[in-house]
Amino acid sequence: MPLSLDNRLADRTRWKAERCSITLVLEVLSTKASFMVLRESFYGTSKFDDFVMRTGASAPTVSRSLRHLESAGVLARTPYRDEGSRPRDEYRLTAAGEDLLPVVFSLVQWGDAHLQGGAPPLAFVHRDSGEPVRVGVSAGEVFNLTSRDIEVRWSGPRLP
Amino acid sequence: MPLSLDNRLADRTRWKAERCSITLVLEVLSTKASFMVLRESFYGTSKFDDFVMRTGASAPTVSRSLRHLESAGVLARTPYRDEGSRPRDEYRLTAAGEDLLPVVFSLVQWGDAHLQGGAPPLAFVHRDSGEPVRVGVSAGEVFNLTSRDIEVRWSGPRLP
DNA sequence: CCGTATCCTGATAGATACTG
DNA sequence: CAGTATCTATCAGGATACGG
Repeated sequence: MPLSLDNRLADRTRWKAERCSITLVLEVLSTKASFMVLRESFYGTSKFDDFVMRTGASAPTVSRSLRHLESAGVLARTPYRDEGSRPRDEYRLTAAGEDLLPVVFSLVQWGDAHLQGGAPPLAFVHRDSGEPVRVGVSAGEVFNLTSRDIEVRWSGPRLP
Repeated sequence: MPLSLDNRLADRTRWKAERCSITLVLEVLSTKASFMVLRESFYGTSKFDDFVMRTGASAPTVSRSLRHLESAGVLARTPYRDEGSRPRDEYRLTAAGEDLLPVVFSLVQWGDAHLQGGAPPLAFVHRDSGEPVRVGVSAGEVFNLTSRDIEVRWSGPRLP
């Protein structure tokens, strides 16, 4: 069932190609690698090699994605230093990046529902109540959870 | 702020590359054209040439995307016939496709908030109450809307 | 270990031309 | 008008090699 869209809009050809937010967002996020890196950022990954290992992408691809997301203001690169090691960079979500949680979560949710055979490997629950957490559409002020309120649990049969 | 992820998971390298839903979903949706076509489906577009005009993509690209989304179970192709014309095909969201509303909407919402200069061109409101509609994350049984409950309004200064 | 430059291959989009 | 096949250009991704 489609959204109820003003007929005048539907008739105006190509307006969306230039103005629609999706077009703009896809300039930032359309590559698979960028989505993977973003997903890992939400899972807490912040170091270069961890991104490489956990996304399964090559190092150059990760490097490009990190720079691209950084220049888009989704990730921020900050120097850090472990005891006794030389300084490194770490990559953390910015506030704007945090706001992408519904995007990542809704992708996961849809895949869990329609692509995974059987139980999804990860479960997202509210940290305080333990209730399952969902992403969805609603009117009014009902959405107050951020990624820090959410805990991810392994719900599969075993770790691979 | 990252999600709270079980350490055992974070240590298991590459498990997500094969199992994570995002990887699977991106096989279906990762191309820009697929996102565009999907977006138009939610806006009510169902005819081939309308997809071409409104996405701004070329006909072969639209053709490929339609077939790809169809084979993924997101769109269904059904024959129809206008009065006095030969039969055609139309492309409609399946139930699984409908479930992608949070994905599309959250992308639009993020772009509106972070990429559009000033007011976003489209406003999504609850059809009954007129309240603005948002996509977000919450726990428990929150009132969830489907695309048929939502009305899209042009809120820009003028139609292009 | 951290990260990038280079080069090469494969995926993706557009132009063109064609069929019903 | 409603699509699709073919061909080509472009872009994302991996292999390799290299510097910090």
